[in-house]
This record gives sequence, C-alpha cells and structure tokens, in this order.
Amino acid sequence: MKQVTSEIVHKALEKLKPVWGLDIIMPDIEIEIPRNESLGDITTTVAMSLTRTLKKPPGKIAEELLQEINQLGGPFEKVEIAGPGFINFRFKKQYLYERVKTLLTEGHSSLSSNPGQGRKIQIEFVSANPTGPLHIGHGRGAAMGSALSNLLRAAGFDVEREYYINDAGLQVKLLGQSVYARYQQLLGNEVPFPEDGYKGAYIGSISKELIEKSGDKYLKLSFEECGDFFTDNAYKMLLADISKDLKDFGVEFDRWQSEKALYEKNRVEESLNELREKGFIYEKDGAKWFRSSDFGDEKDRVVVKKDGEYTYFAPDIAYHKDKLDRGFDTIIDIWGADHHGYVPRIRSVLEAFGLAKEKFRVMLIQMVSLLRHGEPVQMSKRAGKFITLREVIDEVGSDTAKFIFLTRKADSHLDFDLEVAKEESSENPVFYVQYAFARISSIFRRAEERGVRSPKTGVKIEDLTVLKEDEEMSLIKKLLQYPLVIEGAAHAFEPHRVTYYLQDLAKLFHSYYNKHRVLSDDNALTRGRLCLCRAVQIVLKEGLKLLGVSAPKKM
RNA sequence: GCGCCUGUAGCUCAGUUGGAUAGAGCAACUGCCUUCUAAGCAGUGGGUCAGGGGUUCGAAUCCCUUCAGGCGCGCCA
Repeated sequence: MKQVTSEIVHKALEKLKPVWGLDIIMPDIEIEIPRNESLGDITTTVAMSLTRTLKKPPGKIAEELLQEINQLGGPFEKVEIAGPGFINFRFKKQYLYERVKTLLTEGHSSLSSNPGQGRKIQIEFVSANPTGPLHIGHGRGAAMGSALSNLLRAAGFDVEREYYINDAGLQVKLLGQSVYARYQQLLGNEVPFPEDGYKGAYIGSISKELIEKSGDKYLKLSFEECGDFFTDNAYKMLLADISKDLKDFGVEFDRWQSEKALYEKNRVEESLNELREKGFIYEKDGAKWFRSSDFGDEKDRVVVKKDGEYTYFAPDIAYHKDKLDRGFDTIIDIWGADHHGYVPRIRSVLEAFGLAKEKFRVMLIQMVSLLRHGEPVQMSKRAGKFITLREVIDEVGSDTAKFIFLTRKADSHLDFDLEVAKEESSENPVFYVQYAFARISSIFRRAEERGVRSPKTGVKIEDLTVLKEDEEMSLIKKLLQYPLVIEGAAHAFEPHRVTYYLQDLAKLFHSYYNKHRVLSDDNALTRGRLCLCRAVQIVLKEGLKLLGVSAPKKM
C-alpha cells in the first residue's frame, strides 16, 4: 500500500520539479495512515512540508500535485485534498483484494518492504549480574529486547541477541563470600557475614546444595583458600536459574558472552593498548584515564586505578571493542534507565574505535514500580527482599506480563500492579487479542465439521470479491497496514506500536464477528469470509509471535 | 547544584517523529446470548494535554521557564 502510493507521489514530484525550480530540495515523502478511516486509506503530508521551500500555501501545492497524480493513474478509486493540504488516497477494491490474495498465498512477509536489507545488528539485553535472581525490571528489559530483536528481524535485519555475563569482578566475588559465610554458618562455624553481602534466602539454598554436594570439605578453610569453589559454583548455579527463567519467559539468546573470557583471552589489555596507541589514554595521579571528554562525555574516566586494578569500565571497553570486531553494522545496548549516565562513555569508546555515532544506540528502559492493590511493594536488593521475575510469571503469567511491558514505550515509568494484572485477567488486553485468534480457530474447526474446505492454497480473486461489507473492507485495510506498522515500529525501536495495532485489529474482528456470520448457506460468501478470517489469523499470529505472546487455538 | 526520563479522561496508558474534530482499555451507566466461543458486541457520559511564555500556515509534540514525581552524577560494580 505504502510503496505504490509513495512511487506515484514521487513521480508527480519529479514532473513538477522543473516547474518549481530544479534546485528545490525534495522532502522525504511521508506516507501515513489517516487518523480517521473516513478520510481515506492512506495519506501524504508532502504538500504541507513543501510550503516553506516553495513559499506557497499548502492547499495550492496539493492541487498541483493532485493534477499530476490523477494523470499518472494508479490503483486509486479517489484522490482528494482535505484539511490544510493532506492528499488522501482511496484504493480500488480490486487492488485491496489482490493484496489480500498475496497475503494468503505468500504469507505476511510478502507485504513488507525490506528496510534492513540483511544488515547485521547486535543487540545486547538483560545482562543481569549472576548474583541473584531476575527481578521484574529485568523482565521488562527481556520482553523489550526480545520484541525489538524480532521486530528488527521482521524488518529484514540480521540480528544477533546477546547476554553479557558479569562473571568476573567484585560482585561475583562478594557472592562467593556470601555463600561461603552461609556454608560455614550452616555447619556450625560462626564466621562473620560480609558487610555488603547478598542476604537473600537463595544464598542459603546454594550453601545447602554445596553441602549436599561436597559435605564439610571446606569447613574451617579460609575464603582465600577455597573461595573459587564457592564463587564459581554460586554464579554458575544462578546463571542456570536466570537462563531457565528467561526461557520460561519465552526469551532466548543467540550468544552468551562471558566477561571472564575477555580477561582470559587478554582482550581487556589489548583493547586498552589500542586506545593508548590512538592517544586516548593518559596517566594522572597514578591512575590511567580514558579521554572520553574528547567525545562529549562530561569528564575523562579512570580505566586503571592507582592500585593497578582495572575499574569496572575497563572490561566494558574490551567488550564493546569485541562487538565491533565481530563486524556489526549497528550495535544496540538495552539498559535500565538507572545506567543512563553511562551512555556517553561507552559511546566515546566506540567512537574512539571508529564507529560512527549513529551506529550505536542505547535503549533505556525506565524503572518498574511493583504495586499490589495500588500500594507499593517494598523492594530491597540489599536486604534480599524483592519479588522475582519467576514469582511474577507464576502469579500473573508470561503472556500477561509481557503484554503489559509491551503496551508502554520504554521511556515511560511503569506501574505494575500485580492484583490488577491478575484480577482483570478476563478483561485483560492480551486475552482480547488472543481471543480473536481463538475465535477464528474455532470457526475453522466448525467449518471442518461441516465439510467446508478451509482456504489454504489456490485462493483466487473471485473468492474475495464477495467481501463487500464495510466491516470487511475495514478489516482488509487494517491487515494491509501491518507492514507499515512493522516498519515504523522497527525504525523507532517501539515494539508497543505492534501491541496497539493488534488490539485494533482484534477489535475490528470482534465487531465483524458479532455483526456478520462467517459460516452460512451461501457457499461463495462462506469461502470468501473464511479467506478473510485466515488472513486475520495470519497477521494476529505473526504479530503475537513478534511480541513473544502465545496464540492459543482454544480459550 | 548539574544531567536524563516523565507529567494527556477518575485509574493505567497511546497519540503514526510538527498535521485534520486529542484516542484506547479499565472504572460508571444502558442495551445484546435457542445461531460460528459473551474472555465478546452496540451505545452514553468523562479533557485548562501540569502552569506560563515563545517559534509558524499549524504545537500534546520543537525552544525557554516554573512546578511535581522518578533516576543518575565515585580511582564503587
């Protein structure tokens, strides 16, 4: 729908260029879906965006364009000017039927253009420290990252999704110390618990498991003597839990990158050396600094401390250098918004290594406030008191949780009320969309019982021309908007657009279902309507798949 | 003190990158099941787009400013 229109408008502009003056800079042709269906099927604002350069009223420009467009023809029933200078297009029914036929015979991808063109994108998300279970904030990041990857893939990008494991450094060591202390305590050796240690109940569980596994072998040994045993086992067990939680949440990764491995392969030292050779590292006050302020960061950052230890920043330099070396066109990091202050320094690193500014994008996910009956649920990681993602999944379900995460844009704060998510389950938007899918599935089951063949292959235009009701035309147009939605959502990094689109589509279907019967004595009409149902089903299924939400055949 | 995010209907949120009369879901009210799933449909009411300036053909959207909430500003990770 978009392409045909865009091409025609483009041709019209080319024809008018000599009239207007050849040096006129043409704006991008913006093709949009009109706010109101009665205005038209598709619209362009190009006449209005030309007012400034042409110094003419938008209505006048639109008229000139309209003349050219009418001469060029195209699959339009009507093209008209409305409002301040919109050019509104209404398609011929025949064209719409053809597009639906393509959708049915070739699938949803047949409608999309391919803005990604196979370019490689790396997208890193969740990357929670393996020092405790995932919480609800990670869940939001996971849902977003997963949906965004799917979206970019649907838009034709070659996407790799990665989880970065912070398995080196002080935090995992602290984890090891915490588990060590509980281990000793459980065996009657009252050693002090580390001051900033992890206090969650899961620490005790890990200690218990280690006792079952290795008995009191490490009793009375100091942490210096046996710390690796506790550290390694603890983070590996937690990582296994994290991995399982994500999998149960329906989120999978192509690659798990270990921080430790970067050290072992000497990548940290190498990357710092490279920066030094490029002149971006200097010494001051006994420490080594990276010149991030050269790239817009507010100040330079320490990479090697006075005591010779790396800062946490150093392995992140190595990690992002490693991403670059793997040959991605674009690198995306998804972080919690509490890390936003970290963006300029990582961007600086990538620029120092030669990546163009716009090839690195950070998607910041705002905080989630967990509520119950409108009252905040107290969360304290330090005290080990928090609701885990696992508990949320068990209480409200994966589909519901994801849908809620994906109905908000990333940079708005989210109130997640456990009771609302649960209690409203029958009125929950996710079920509304799934229900439309289940209803269609049910129609097909009934059709089969009656011996009506379901349209799968060999759909002809004549099968579709029986579709004439207003509700049918609305549904068809909505279906054909799908690629536009995907394109826009992928471009803007906004999975929530898909969520809203699916609700709109489901609404149109439910309304249609209530007003018109699909299965009737009229064979031709029945077949046509089954075709439409199939088309709706294809798009619903694909959309839900992008969001990582299931499409049940029965509810 | 500085930086980032947010402020839209009673509640939770959209608003197609500056466009047409600002929308949806919940909540409230009124109708609709002997017919393909009522987890549904049809309808009604509900707004100083936080406040104030500015930019222009046109602003919820961009700029300035005030207010409110959240987050961040370490040779911590």
